[in-house]
Amino acid sequence: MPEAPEVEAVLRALRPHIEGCTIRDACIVHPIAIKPQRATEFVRHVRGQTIQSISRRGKYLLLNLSRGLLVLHFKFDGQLILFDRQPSPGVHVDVLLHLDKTVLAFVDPRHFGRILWYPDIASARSLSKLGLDVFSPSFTVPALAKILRRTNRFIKSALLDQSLVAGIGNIYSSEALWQAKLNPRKRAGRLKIGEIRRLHSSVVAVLRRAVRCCSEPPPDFRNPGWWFADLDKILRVYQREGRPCRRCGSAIRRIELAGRSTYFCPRCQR
DNA sequence: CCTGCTACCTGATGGC
DNA sequence: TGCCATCAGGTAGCAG
Repeated sequence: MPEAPEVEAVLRALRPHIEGCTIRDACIVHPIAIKPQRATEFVRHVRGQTIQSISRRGKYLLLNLSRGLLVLHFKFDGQLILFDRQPSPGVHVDVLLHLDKTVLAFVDPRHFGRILWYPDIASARSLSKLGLDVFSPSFTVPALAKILRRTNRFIKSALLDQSLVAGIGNIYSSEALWQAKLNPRKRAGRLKIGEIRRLHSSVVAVLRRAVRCCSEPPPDFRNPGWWFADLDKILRVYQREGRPCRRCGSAIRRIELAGRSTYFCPRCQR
């Protein structure tokens, strides 16, 4: 559940299940998920702690504990599942948090995701490097203009840089640029104010629509096979190489930018 | 400091 | 069917 809208949808749906619960015990099935931390330390730190609140920063999910916090990142495929007692067989569990009446499982067969404990938020280095959150009220046109002015990279690369703006990933960067009619290879620092205005409202609109799509139906943590349904229905360019642009009919192109697939319409994105 | 490249992992998919 | 190459919604760390 990679980008900010997916994490936001998870946060909203998960909150009633776990807020106020106490972590009775933790079980590290695959230590790689807490790397470079150590299982014994991890368990010692989280055992007995109450999950006071759940929050989000960029693509990170935060479980704020009575002492310290857990910082989760799902990378490509990481997932949360709730079980009544023990995980059902066949589910690739990395870490189990035994709560009062349920078991919260961090699941990631590819082992890219992480769940890390920190004594306080300032100790979480990855969080301190994050730029302005896309869902923050401070994410305004002037704020975006100021951020983009400092770099001359391709606008697509700048949007993906979490230290500039936090929460946009590979799908929604392509989507927002298509919506804003901006070529992904435009230089961030050379965008005109009108282009930045278009980009800003496109980012906001695309992400808001994504949150709605990811929340309806909400993630079903009780079903180990849950994933965001019908996401492709809201996508306008992503993974549409060769198919007609939904605005002008030209063939959508796929290029590599910053090592990532980038989709755009060569005719209406200038 | 800034930027681009690669490693990190496993599973799904498609061509031959 | 089997085998191999390619691709995947991300980030840290390192080299230039």
